[in-house]
Amino acid sequence: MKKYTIKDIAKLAGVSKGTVDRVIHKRGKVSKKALDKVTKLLEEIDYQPNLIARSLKNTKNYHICVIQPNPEIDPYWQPCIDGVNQAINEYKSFGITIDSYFFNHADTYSFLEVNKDVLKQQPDAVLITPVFHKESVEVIKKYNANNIIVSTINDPLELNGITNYVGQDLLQSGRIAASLMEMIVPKNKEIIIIHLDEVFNNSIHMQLKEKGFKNYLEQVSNNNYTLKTYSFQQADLDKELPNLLNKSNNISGVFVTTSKVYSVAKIIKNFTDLDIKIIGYDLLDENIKYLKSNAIDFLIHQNPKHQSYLCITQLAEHFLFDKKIPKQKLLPIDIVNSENFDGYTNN
Amino acid sequence: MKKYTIKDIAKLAGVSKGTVDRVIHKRGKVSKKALDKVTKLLEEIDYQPNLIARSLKNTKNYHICVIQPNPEIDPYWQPCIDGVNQAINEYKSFGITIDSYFFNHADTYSFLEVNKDVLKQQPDAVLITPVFHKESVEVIKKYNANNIIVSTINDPLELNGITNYVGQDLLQSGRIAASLMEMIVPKNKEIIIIHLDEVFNNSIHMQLKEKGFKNYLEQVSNNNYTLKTYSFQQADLDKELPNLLNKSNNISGVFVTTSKVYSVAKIIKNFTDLDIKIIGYDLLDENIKYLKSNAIDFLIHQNPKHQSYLCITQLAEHFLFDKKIPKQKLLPIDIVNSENFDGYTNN
DNA sequence: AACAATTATGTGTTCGTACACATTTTTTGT
DNA sequence: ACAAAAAATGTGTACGAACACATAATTGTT
Repeated sequence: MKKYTIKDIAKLAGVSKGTVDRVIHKRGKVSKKALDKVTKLLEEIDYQPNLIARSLKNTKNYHICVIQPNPEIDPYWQPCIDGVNQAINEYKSFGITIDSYFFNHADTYSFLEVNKDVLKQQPDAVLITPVFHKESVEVIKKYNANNIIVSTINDPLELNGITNYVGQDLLQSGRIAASLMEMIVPKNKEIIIIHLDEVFNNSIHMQLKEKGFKNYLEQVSNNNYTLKTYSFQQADLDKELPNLLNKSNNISGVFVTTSKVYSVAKIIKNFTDLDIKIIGYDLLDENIKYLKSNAIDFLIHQNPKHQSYLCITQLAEHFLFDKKIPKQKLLPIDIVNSENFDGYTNN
Repeated sequence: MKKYTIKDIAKLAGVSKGTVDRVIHKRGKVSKKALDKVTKLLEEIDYQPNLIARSLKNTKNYHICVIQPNPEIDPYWQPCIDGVNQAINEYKSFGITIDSYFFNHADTYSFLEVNKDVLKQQPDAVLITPVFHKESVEVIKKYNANNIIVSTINDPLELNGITNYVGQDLLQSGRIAASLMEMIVPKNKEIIIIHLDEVFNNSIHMQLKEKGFKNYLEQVSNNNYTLKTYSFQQADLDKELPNLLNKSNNISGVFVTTSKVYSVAKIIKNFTDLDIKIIGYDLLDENIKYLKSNAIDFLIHQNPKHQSYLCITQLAEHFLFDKKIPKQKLLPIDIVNSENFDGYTNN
């Protein structure tokens, strides 16, 4: 399969490469005759421009800023950095520079401050994790006004000003947790949902997970379980959870909607006479530890590393090769147990 | 962050770009003085060659041949084509052409014939699915003798002449099946392993899966189950399996080591008085159907699409940007149930 | 010291595309 | 019919790296 170049087409059409160029880029100033001839030829041979040559010509330097919670405060976000770093390595030779900015995921003010800094930089794109719903809407408007591309990961946010979202279907994620719970918890038992350590109202992901979880149990499992929901700050968990367990001896399943599930497992494993199944989120080292010892039964993997990596990839290929960015990319929701976690942590 | 070019470095070092070029490529014929100066400079500014420019210069056309079982005979292999097609689309503008060749996965002769054809083509690389152990070893030697890169997917094969393997850890895959089985099948029941439709001795993947399955139940589950193994051709299944079920009324779990699990589910669902859990492989439409209706409990996803796509990606980036190809890439082993299959089929 | 042989260094072209600029052809107005 | 304006077409150069080739500097030989 021969590769045709602009020069080849020019010769075949009996015109100059300048004319072919004008046709390809619709710059006008071409006679109808020449336009028809070249257009037809382009179609016939299915001309594919050499993207490498094109990219070389456009030797701009693109700048992407990543804004995410500080992984030193919440280790869930560490893989995000790993994904970003992988992308940096991959694209540094292509004229794409990426800077990371961190905020405190429990402090909306720090989020706003960091975004202010980034805005000053006037990058070509920002990749943000909109964990705070209200504040995110606010800053995204500013980026839009400055013609800065806004990519989001991890937390879905319905907003026109967002170019793309890479993450999961969080409602479905809750359903999956419920389907697993149903398999391992006997009927007529009590299952509790625990939201840990985040402000429920401003955090859409916990709401969606809870909704999905209940949704499944209602529709598929015909309400065979007693369901209760609790929101705790981690500091209070040590008192509150034992209280709950002592009060009701019917609790057989716990669904934790965040990566802090290890702190729940830690408490429950001391109640050795109870058989309580635990399902939670994310492959933190601490969680894996309890997964291995079967104190946690399933973890749902949100794949933050792949989220950030993929999102940057989409931006980079857009800048370099003019690929269009899909509005939404939903990653598979991985079910992880003590036997298959390895494949998800080792890359 | 400024991007330095060879020209920049030449100017900074007070030499010509030719000299810088010779230093970078160690072509010799450079005075010690110039060498030291340029080397130091290269280190200082951490020179990264512009891979796009480099790639443009080497405007070779690379040719990859993909050899896989005909998906019209076994639909498991269809996603493989999808992955290849995705890669074709992605790389056709970069001067990489990919051709697909099919053989009958039940006919070693057709495999050898196809490989003979491909060898004549003298491609730069072949991507093969070594489903036949013995014959694969044979053809790989020939490719090696012709300096053709050999990539493998799906079936592991210990051999020096192989450049890389993209696939799964099949022993672990069996263990995962066992761990799930243990969760949903009560103790002291009988579990049977069924190998379907392939010649066991020449097919390493079924052996590994069985070994892993048994391995887990022995080590972790202390042989709480009665285990039996059967090898059937699909044609005989309709007689043999009902026989088995009628004889023993203790069978509560079936592990099918291939994608043909739907044909087992089809038979078992007629035995409405039995509660038999089924675990098998791969997201064939037919399998998904039974998964949705909970006739199949879990499927293990081998992700053939991603296998082929990723493998070609590795080859392409090697040819285009001189990236080194990792000897082995083990994909995560996805656990799929009726709630999360969607994320794996929709991309 | 003169010249060849060797070694070091510099120059120019190519890859395919994009775009600025130069040149030619056609159209318009008088 | 002819100049001027407008439209169409052609030409040349840059992007950054790679490499062939030309030229310059050094070394060795008599």
